[in-house]
Amino acid sequence: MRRKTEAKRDAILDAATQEFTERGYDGASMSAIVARIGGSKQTLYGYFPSKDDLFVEVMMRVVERQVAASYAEMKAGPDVAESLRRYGVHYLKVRQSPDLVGLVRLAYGESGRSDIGRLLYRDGRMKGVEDIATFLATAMKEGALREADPKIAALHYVALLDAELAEPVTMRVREPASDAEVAEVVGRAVDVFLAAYGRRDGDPG
Amino acid sequence: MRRKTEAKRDAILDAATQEFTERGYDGASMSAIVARIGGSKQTLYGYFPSKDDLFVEVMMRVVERQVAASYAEMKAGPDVAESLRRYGVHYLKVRQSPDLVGLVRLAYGESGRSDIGRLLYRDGRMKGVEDIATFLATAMKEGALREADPKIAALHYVALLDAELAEPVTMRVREPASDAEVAEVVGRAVDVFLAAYGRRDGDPG
DNA sequence: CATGTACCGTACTGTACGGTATGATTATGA
DNA sequence: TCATAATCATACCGTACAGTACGGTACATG
Repeated sequence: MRRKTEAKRDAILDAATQEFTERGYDGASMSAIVARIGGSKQTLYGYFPSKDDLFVEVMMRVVERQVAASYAEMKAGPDVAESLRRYGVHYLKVRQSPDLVGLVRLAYGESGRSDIGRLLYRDGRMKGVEDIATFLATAMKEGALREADPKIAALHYVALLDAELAEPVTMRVREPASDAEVAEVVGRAVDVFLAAYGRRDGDPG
Repeated sequence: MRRKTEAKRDAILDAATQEFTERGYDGASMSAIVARIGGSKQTLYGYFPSKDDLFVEVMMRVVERQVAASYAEMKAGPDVAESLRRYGVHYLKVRQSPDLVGLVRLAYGESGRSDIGRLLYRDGRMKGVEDIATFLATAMKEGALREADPKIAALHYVALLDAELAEPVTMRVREPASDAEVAEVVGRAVDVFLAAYGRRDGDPG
C-alpha cells in the first residue's frame, strides 16, 4: 500500500503558511491553498480535518522555526553590551521578516476569538523574554549589571528593540530597515538599557 | 419631510463598533449590527453605502475619541518626571480598555490588506508620539533632560510603557492591570527613561 | 503482480453573508 | 393636514467558501 508522506504534509503547511500570512484567517481559502501546490482538496482534508486544525499547525510550526530559533541566539559572555547588541540585531532581523510580520498580524487579529494568540505569546514571546531574563540575571549576579527584577528588565529591553521599527513595519508605514539601520536602532536600545540597568560609575563590585 | 438624524447615525456606529471589535472585520455581519439596535438593513445602508465605509468610519471615530483624547493629556510642567508619570497612567488606562484593545487587534489584523492600519498608526500612535516628542524637546531645551533626538526618546518612552502590559492584555494572557499596578508599571518605565534621558548628576545646567 | 491506499479532479451540498428589492408604516416639516 | 422622506420587516439574489461525494488513476508493498 501507499503511505502518507511527511513531504506532502510539509508542502501543504508551506502553502497554507503563505496563504494565511497573506490573506489572514478568514481571507484564506482551502481551495486556494490546494491550488498553490496543485492537488486535490480531498488530499488536504486527508492530512488536516479542518481549516482550524490546519491553522493551528501552521502557527505552531512558524513559532518553533523562527521565533524559537531567534531567541536561541542569546549567548552568555563577559561583554554584556556586546551580547545584548548581537541578540538585538538577530531579533530585529527576524522580527521584520515578512513571515513573522504576517504571523504577528494573524496572532493579533485572531486573539480576540481564538486561543491562538495566547498560545503564540506563551511559546514565542514569553519564552524569549525568559531566555533574556536568565541571561540578565546571571549578568546581575556577576556584577555586570545592577540588581533588578530580571524579567522586567528583559521586557524593557525587548520593548526598546521594538520601539522604532515593529509597529511601523507591521502597519506598512515603512519598509523593513536595512542592516545598517538595524545596527543603529539596536545601538540606541542598548544605550538606554545600560543607562538604566548598567552598573553606575563608582558602584562597588 | 423627515431627516436622517445624527442620533441614529451614532447608534449605528456604536453597534458597529461593538460588533467589529468583538468579531473582527470578516466576522462582523451587517445583519448582526442591525439586530443590535433593532431596525432594518435598508436603514443601515441608507447611512453607510457599504461594510467597508462603515468600518472606516468606526475606526476613525474610535481613534478620535480615545487615542487623541489620551494623548491630549500631556501637560507641560516644571516636574518632568511627574508629567511623564501622569501621562503614562492615563495612556495605560486607555490602552487597556476593551475598546482600544479591540481596535488594535483590528488594526493589526487588517494591516496586511487594507490601509486602515496605516491610517490608524498615523492618526493615532504617531500623533501621540509627536506630542510627547514636543514635550520632551522643550524639557531638553530647558535643561531638564539631556540633549537627544526627541522623537526617538518619545518612541522609547511609549515602548517602555507598553512593555509589561500591552501584549499580554491584547493576547488575553492576563487581565488588564488595576490602577495600583498601572502606577507601578509607569513608575518603572519612568525610572528607566530618566536613567537614560535625565540629566546626569553633575552635568552643567 | 495484485491489492489497498494515497492522490487527483470535479462536481456537489449547505450555509452564511453583502447587498438589493419591495411594500407597508411612521414621523416630520411646509 | 398632507406630502415626503425615513424607517421597518422580510424576502430575495448572487456569490463565496468549508466540507463531502465519487469515480478514476498512480504507486508502494505484500
